[in-house]
Amino acid sequence: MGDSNYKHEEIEKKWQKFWQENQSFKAENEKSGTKEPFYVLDMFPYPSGAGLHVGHPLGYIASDIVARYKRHVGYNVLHPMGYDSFGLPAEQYAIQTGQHPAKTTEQNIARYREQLDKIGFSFDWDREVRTSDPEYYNWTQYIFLLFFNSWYNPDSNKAENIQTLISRFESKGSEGLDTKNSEPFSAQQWKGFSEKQKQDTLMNFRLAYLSEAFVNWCPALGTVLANDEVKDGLSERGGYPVERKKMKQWSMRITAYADRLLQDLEDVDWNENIKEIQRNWIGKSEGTGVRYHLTPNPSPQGEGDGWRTTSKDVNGDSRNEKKLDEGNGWRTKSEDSEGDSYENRNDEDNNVVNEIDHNQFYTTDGQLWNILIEKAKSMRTNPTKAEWILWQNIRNCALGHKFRRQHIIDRFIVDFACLSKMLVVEVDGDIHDLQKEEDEIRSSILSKHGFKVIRFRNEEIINQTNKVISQIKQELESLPTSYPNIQSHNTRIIVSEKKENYSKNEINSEKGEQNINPIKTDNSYTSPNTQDSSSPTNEINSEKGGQNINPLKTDNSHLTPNTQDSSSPTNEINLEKGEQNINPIKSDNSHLTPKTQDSSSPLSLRRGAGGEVIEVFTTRPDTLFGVSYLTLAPEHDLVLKITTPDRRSKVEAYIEYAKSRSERDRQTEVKKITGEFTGAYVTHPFSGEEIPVWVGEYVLAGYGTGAVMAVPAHDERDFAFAKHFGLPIKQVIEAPEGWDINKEPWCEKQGKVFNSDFLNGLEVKEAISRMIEEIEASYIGEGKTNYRLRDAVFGRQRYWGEPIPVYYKDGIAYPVAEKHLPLILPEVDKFLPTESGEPPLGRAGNWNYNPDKGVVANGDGYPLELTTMPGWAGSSWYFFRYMDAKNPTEFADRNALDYWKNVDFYVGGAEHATGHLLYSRFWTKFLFDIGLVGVKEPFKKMLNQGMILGESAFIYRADGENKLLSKNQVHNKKTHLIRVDLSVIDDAHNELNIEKIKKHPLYQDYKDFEFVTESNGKFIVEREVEKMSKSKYNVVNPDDICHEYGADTLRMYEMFLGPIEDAKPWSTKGIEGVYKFLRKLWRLFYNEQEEFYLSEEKPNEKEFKTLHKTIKKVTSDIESLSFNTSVSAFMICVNELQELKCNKRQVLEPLLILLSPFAPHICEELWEKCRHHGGISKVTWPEFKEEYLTESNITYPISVNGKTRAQITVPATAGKDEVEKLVLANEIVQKWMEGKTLKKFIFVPGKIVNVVV
RNA sequence: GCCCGAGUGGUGGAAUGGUAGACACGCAGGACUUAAAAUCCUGUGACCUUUAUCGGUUGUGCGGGUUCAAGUCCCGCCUCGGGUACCA
Repeated sequence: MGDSNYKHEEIEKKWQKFWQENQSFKAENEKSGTKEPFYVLDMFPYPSGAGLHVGHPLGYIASDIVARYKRHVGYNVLHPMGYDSFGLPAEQYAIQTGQHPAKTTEQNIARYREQLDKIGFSFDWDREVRTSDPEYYNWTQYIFLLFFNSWYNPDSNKAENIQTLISRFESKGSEGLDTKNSEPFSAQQWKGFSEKQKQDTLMNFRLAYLSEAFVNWCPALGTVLANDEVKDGLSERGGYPVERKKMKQWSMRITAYADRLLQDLEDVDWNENIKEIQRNWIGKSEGTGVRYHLTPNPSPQGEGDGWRTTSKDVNGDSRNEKKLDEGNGWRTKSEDSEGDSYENRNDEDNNVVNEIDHNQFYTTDGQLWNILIEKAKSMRTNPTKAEWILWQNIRNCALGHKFRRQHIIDRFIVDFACLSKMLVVEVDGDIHDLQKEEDEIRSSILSKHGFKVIRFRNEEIINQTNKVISQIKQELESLPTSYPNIQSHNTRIIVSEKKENYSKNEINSEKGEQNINPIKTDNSYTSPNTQDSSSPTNEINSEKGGQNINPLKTDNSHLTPNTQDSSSPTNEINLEKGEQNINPIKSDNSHLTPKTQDSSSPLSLRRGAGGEVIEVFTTRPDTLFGVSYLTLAPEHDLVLKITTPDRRSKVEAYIEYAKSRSERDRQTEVKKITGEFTGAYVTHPFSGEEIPVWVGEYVLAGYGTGAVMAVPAHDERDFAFAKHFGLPIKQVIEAPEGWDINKEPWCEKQGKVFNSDFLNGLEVKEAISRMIEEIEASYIGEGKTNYRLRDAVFGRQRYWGEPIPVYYKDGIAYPVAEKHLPLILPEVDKFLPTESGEPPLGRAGNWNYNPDKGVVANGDGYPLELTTMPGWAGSSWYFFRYMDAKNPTEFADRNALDYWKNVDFYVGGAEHATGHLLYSRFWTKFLFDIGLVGVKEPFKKMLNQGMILGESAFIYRADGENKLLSKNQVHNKKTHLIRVDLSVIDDAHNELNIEKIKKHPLYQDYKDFEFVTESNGKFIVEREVEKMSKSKYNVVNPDDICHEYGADTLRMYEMFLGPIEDAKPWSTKGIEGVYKFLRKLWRLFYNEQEEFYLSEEKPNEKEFKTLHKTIKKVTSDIESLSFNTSVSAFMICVNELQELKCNKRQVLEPLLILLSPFAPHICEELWEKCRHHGGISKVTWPEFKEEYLTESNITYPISVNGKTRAQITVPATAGKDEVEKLVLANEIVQKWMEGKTLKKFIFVPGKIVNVVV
């Protein structure tokens, strides 16, 4: 009989055809009988030009085993496959060869399909999808539009249609929402907004939105590069310089989902380590923001270490504190008349003030901003009656616009300011009659800043409130709305409405250093005599004379050590004589920042000396007193604004340098410490110390606020930086005995706090919460939760991706109408950026949009978006499309979605943990929120297959000689390695086939070389494990294996290689064993006459035991995804049956069913030979019966002191005492116990006996 | 750097805290054969001892620890792989 040999190729073709013709694996979208649905999904393959290599099928085989197993145990199984067919490699290839990526993609897919078919997967090919197919990306674009038309409502904690946001704006303005980069606004204001203003505002809320983000820009290539396309600041392709550049980009607001993405990890059955990777990626951290105010003057101590302490005498204690007017409870306007704006201090009669001013001037100039703020707060808590009345009428957008009270503008505290209308309302006390001139100057300065100032008198407000209000209203309406790019933290501090008693904040400085206690200064301000703690007098003098007092101008370079502190007025005036500039801010810029001066954003107008605020986020507020410097990311907006002139060139050079550095490098090269001192200082919010501000590349712009407060004593990176630049290390947390804080930072979150004023004596944990309380109470910051997760960039400057369905009218982005989807990817002449640096779609001639007609020729409509979607767009939702893959009217029918729900079992690589697996979860949650799907998570259970690596082969060539050396013939010769293709070696024996290499076209250069072999005549190659890749000539193609050994062998061998989750190099060594196993199995069904023969006899005990042992092992192994051990179990089973010469139907048929998920073709064939029809794939799984495994005797290993010495066989029912007796009587045991006494007898029933002596 | 994972014979790997190395490859020896292939049988971590048995010692990346008992648990390292935000 000719078929007694196992002919894999013939059999496999036959059954692949059978499955296809009978639609054996077609899934039905409805409940059929008692079958439950089960959805098995594979990682979406990208069809690369190299074809499928042996690493790809690893996961597919595992999932196929599960899918086939689930069919046997009675499920309706959905097991689809398709292609993630947009992507960079095809585009790269297109650029190089000019071939259209659609064409190469088509070819690659055809090849993938052919390869996949050969392996015998049970896919339902009717449901195939391709992301590059317009019928598919129609729905990707549709979902994009849903994102675009949605916002995240923090109140309902879910995504909602943008219409609900618009209604909300119409009824209550921006109240209750973080307006991000723009000012809060009222409902009336919203209604008055222009279309552009409205759209810009909505853009801050849309879940798909345009924003600025940093990218790797390569000017020479005119494109943006991925981090791995950049090596050492140069593009991998071409070697051109690459820089970090801010660019307008489409993004997805995944951060809105950060907390839910974190929380819902609890509900999925994934590996703990993948969950951990996602948790870390989301990076939730609890901490607090802390705002540091720039000192108004550059700190003068100039060069050197950039460190200075506030050592000058403050005399703060000498200030008299004047009580509030006790009569009526209101602060009187006259009381603060000199305090709220320093021009008032130009009171020549007030010598005392002047004198104090001088004194203060030398001491506290660095505190001005701080003092103003504290002053403002104090005034807020103690309003005059008129102020109070007015405030009640204008607060909470009562007039349709947000007002702030006691707001700092320039160096004034104005009474009320509406920033969106640039209107200032001042309330004049009696004293203002006496100083009209000063008021005019003040108004003039404010108007230079773009503010309109209107004034009311106390009694006007008190007696004619309504008239005043309507006057203000009129002013508001007449003024245009402005959108100052205000950093919200800059103003928030003034806006805060908390009524706190500050007295608890009293801070005493340590070590006799002077402490500027902002809180105390508050009170001191109420005293006319002592209030003038900063430099105003001198300022006013100069202003009167038309001098520009520009404290920032006080270059360090001008200063001698003796006059270092002084923004000394004398110097100023001399320097500025004759300049006649009364706008200190403008002159700041003109002087300090020639390059940015023209960037006259409203912010820069409003920025006063010291007005800048650096906000940091810290998780260790307990170490606040240990801060010795701040570090800004080189990209931080403030860097150039605060840098002093003498530092400018260095800082600029540093920023340039940092641009050339990738984020990866900046994080990795931790030993390379770089940075520059900006020359600027901030004031410590509690100690009042001046703290230098540095720039350092170790701070990344995208993390937190892009600024850190450095505590070298308790943070590794800060420590390294401080050591490198000689900055002070101030320990504030107790380290263990003997810990040298100057050698190593103490970073553990434990220990007692010291040197920290009110935190002294607290444990770290207590100190953290206490400090947050203090920070909040003092308006220095707010406790908050920070996420490391950043919004996901959703646009790429590439051709081969889904077009983003957006067009631009008057510079505003509008969605393409749904009826015009899909927006088909246009044809272009080249797949390169345009000459002007636009993305490739800029080359398309028909790429305009008419809202009625759809896509039209350029010039006939509005320009369409030119960037395309990233690779992860199409793969973020494909699992839903498979449920109803051909639906032409919906992305999937709701009944199908509800039937399949989510993926029951997903197999994918752990390398996607922070990409695909997170984005898919994000999109699923979004689709859930807007009611399109009924599940919150895409993948219930997941298996992460490890990567299969390649084993590259090399031969040695002797340098300068025409000789190739076998591995052990190199000796001490100088050689270099030549990569060789795996086709010219014997993989199992690492032996080079010299004849083959001489004929191989790649190696014609070497055909006449001398091949120096080993003494046995073999030429051995060098091997090295690398990623499997075409360019490394180490790709092993599954086709070759299928041809030689068959798909069943390939399937089982890939499973046999080891645990599916481990990465491992591919090696064909060992495949023989699996092949041999299948042939052995085949022969069990044939008799000695080589005829197919099964005995109908009842199996004996041993045969049943072998079978049921295997049923048990294989079933539990599949359930626990341990496929390698089930292959071993099959081998053991077949070996045993062969030894038993078992050919009984009752044993062999169940075995075929067990094996069929692993090796389906051979099992189908034998099953058919067993006279069954209709295929094995849906036959019921064999039932395991415990009774066949029960043993009457147990053999115990006996160890003495933990080492196995003997064995003993006892009845299974034997108890401890019985066993102990037998064991102690054992000859070998006695030998080992000789002369020793029994200490303990350990008996683990069914397991082991341990005798301890 | 940071986060996650992995290190066990010549090789892939097995082992609910309970006889380390199952199963397979490779290698060696043998059977069958004119021969080869195929197939079957035996041996195979290292070291020591022995004619051979019988034995013994040691052994799961390195250094410590917990336990009657550690590849497995804990602490500190080393090496390799994956991810690190535009590769998929």
